[in-house]
Amino acid sequence: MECRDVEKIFYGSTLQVAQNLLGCLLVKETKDGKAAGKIVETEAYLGEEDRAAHSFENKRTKRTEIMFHAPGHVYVFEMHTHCLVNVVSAPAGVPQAVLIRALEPVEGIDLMRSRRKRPKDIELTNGPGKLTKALGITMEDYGRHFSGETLYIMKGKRPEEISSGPRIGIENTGEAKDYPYRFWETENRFISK
DNA sequence: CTTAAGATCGCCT
DNA sequence: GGCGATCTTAAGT
Repeated sequence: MECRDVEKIFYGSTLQVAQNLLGCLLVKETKDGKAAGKIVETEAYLGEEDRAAHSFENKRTKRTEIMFHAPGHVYVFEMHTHCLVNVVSAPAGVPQAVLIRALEPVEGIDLMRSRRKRPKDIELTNGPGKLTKALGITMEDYGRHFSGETLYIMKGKRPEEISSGPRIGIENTGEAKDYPYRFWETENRFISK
């Protein structure tokens, strides 16, 4: 059994954590079974100085509260009937997080198919709202830690090559829309765009 | 293949 | 009351 050394993933700057997470395994267990995927795409959201972040200017609300907690906590929020999942990535008091945007299915693929009801496997987890549905991640997971019993991250092999570029879907955030805070495993088929 | 629009609801002002 | 860190479907090329 290899040493997991999971905590190391969550430490370092948020931009480092976003890259540390690539290649790691995201696992969710429910009564229906276990589903897991390799993280292949992430986005960093820096709090205070990042207009695209919910926690811009350290805004502390019911929704962003968990981002002020220790690294490795689970930040889930809903938009348009979809859940999006983030990893809290900065020391307590500094509200930053990393959005998980895409996975490569690894385990429980039949379970993902039944949840997603899509013809092509490529569409199971290649987007932030899609992967939460495929794994069964919901608002129930808000505030948990990624070292829990039913939702956790396992250390994996870092990709040989990592690409970066502007984030997706944040057109109305001024300068922030151009920040190269999106990271993905180069040439992986399961990235969202 | 690409583009466009509608769904639909919790959070925040 | 307005607005999304999105997804799906339908129609156009």
